[in-house]
This record gives sequence, C-alpha cells and structure tokens, in this order.
Amino acid sequence: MVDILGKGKKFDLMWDLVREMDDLNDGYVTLATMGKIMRRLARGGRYDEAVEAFRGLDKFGVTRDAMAMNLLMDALAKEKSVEHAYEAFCEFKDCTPLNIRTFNILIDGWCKAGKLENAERTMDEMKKHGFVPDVVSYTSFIEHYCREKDFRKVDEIFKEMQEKGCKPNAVTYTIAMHALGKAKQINEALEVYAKMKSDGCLPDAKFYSSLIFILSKAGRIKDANEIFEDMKKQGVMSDVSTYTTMISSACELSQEEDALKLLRKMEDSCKPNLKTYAPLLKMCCKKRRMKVLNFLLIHMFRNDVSIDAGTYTLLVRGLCMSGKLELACSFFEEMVSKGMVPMNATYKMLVEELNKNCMGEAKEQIEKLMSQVKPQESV
DNA sequence: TTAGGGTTAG
Repeated sequence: MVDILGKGKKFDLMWDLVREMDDLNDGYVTLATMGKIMRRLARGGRYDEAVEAFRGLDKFGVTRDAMAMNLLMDALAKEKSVEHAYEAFCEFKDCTPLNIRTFNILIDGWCKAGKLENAERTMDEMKKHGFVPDVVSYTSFIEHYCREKDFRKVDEIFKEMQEKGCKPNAVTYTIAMHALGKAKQINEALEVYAKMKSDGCLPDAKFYSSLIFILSKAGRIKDANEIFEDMKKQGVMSDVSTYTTMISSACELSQEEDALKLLRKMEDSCKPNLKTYAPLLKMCCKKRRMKVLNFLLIHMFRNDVSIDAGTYTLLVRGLCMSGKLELACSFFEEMVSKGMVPMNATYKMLVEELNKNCMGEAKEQIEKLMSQVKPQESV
C-alpha cells in the first residue's frame, strides 16, 4: 500500500481513498502505512489531517496503542510543529496508552524548538504519569544547552544524571563532545572522550566519526588518523560516515592520493554515498583534475549514486571558478534536463563567466534554458 | 514508535 502511495497528486488520491474506506479494509491498511501517511501529511503542513488519520485508526482495525500514538507525536514534532504534537497529546492522553517515548518525543520537540519551559513542564507531566526520565530525556536537554554553547548547564545535567543514577550513553557523549569541538574547545572535547572511557561507555562508529571530524577541523590530522586506526582495534567497524569524514578531511588538505585510497578501501566494508563523493568532486574542480573527475563520475554510476541538485551546483560553480566553462555548461544543461532548477546565483555566475570569456553562443544557450524553467521551484 | 556531524555558497 505504502509503496503505491506515490507523490503529490497520487498521494492525495490515495489518502482520499483511505479516508473513505470503511470496515472493508480487511487488513490492507496497517499501522505502518498509517504512520507513513501521518508523516507525509505533517511534512506537507497538513497537521489536522495527520491527527484525523490517527483518530480514524479504529476504523481500519488498527489499535490506537502507545506505538500508534508515538508515530503521530513523532510525525508532528519532527516537522517543526511540536505545538501541534502537544495539542494532539492533550486530546488523546486520557484515551490512549502512553509510554516513556511519548514524553521523550515531546521533550525533544520542545528542546529543539528552544522552548525549555515547555520541555521542563512535559518532564514534570511525565513524572506524574509514573515515568522516570531516562537517558533520552536528559540527552535532549543536553543537546539544547550544547546548541546554546551553555556548557556550564551541560555539566549540571551530567551531574543531575549521575545523582539520579542515569548513565549517559554514546549518543549523550557524542553530542557533548561534538559541541565542544565545534566551539573550538578541543581539550574539553577530549576530556569528554576520557570521561566516557572511564565510565565504561563504549564508543560507536558515529561517536568516532564525530571525534575524527573535530580533530581534523582542529588541524590535528595525526590524531584523527590514530583514532581511525584505533577504532578497528576496539572492534568498531568504520562505516560510511567515518570514511566520509576521513575523505573530506583529506580533500580539504588537497591530499588526493590519500582521499582516493580511502575511497578504494571503504568499498570492502560499505558503500560510498553522495556525501562521500561531494568533497572529492569539489577537490577535482578546484585542482582542475578532469581525469579524476571523470573517474569519480563513473565510480558513482557504478555504485548507483545519482547526482542531486546540490551536487550539480557544486560542479557548475567549481568548474566556473576553475575556468572549465564548457564542462560547467554541460552539467548545467544536464541538471535542467533532469527537471532540476538551478539557483539564480549559480546561473548568474555561469553567465558572467561566459560573458567574460566571450562565449556568446554558449551564453545564449544557457539563457534560453533558464527562461524555460520555473523560478519558484529553485533549489 | 524517542535523542547524535559536517554536506552548494563562504
């Protein structure tokens, strides 16, 4: 069912159909389907309809249990509409089972929206319902204070967790360490790593990937490499994000050989994605390495990774800056032919360069292409 | 069914 939900009008048609369905459902509509419908509606700003879908669950023989409730809460809160999630929570809390996740979704939503008082109020409400705040609840608050760079408050929450006997986990430590690294407090970030180890909490691939990132950004390439080697010894497999971080760091240093070696090596354990290729492509444009660029495009094709609008933009701009205008034009054309609309700034940059280089014919071609696309769909 | 990173510019 979900697979044929389709996009745009097709989705609306399916949603109308589901709405008009009655007890003839016969199990075609499952909670998973309804979860996706609610998410899709919330994403389109159709909050009331998402709530309506939840209200109608009984009709399909789908139980309105805590899991169903959380799917609705998550759909609404994820789409930057924690207020709507809370409204729905108030409507259903007395007639639907709740669990700790229901509250954690709301707490995280309030924290991400910067509405701390509401987050605290929801935490109190959670306690009244007999749930004890867990590591996820506290981590949402830590994330909020990290975003605010209020590390004194972050420490306070760590202390509170200790008092309550709630152990931070790899996610909690990743958030704190990453934020300190971003705030250029690299030593404090490394202290978090030390504390984590002394607490007996095992780092995972995502944690290592963050650690490698902040070390690289701080220019501590040797340390980053050591961590990359060390994680294997600790029994944690590098994943696509670890490799992407390492590749991106090598590219920033223009270390082409190292970057390509990593790309080759990662294929033994995981598949590169668009984010892996982006820094490589950027480096090739900058260094005018057209043969390597070509190699990468073939590599991407082989790995079934197709170029998105952001990557086309990167290519067009990168090639413009390196004076490879013919190639820039052909990527621009390819982008448009795939139905993507270039940003005005990218278009202007290309036209300006073509002008400077007296490439009148190519300029006309680009202008003609641009006049055929709808500007409101700019990406 | 809940929490974790850069990623198009600069």
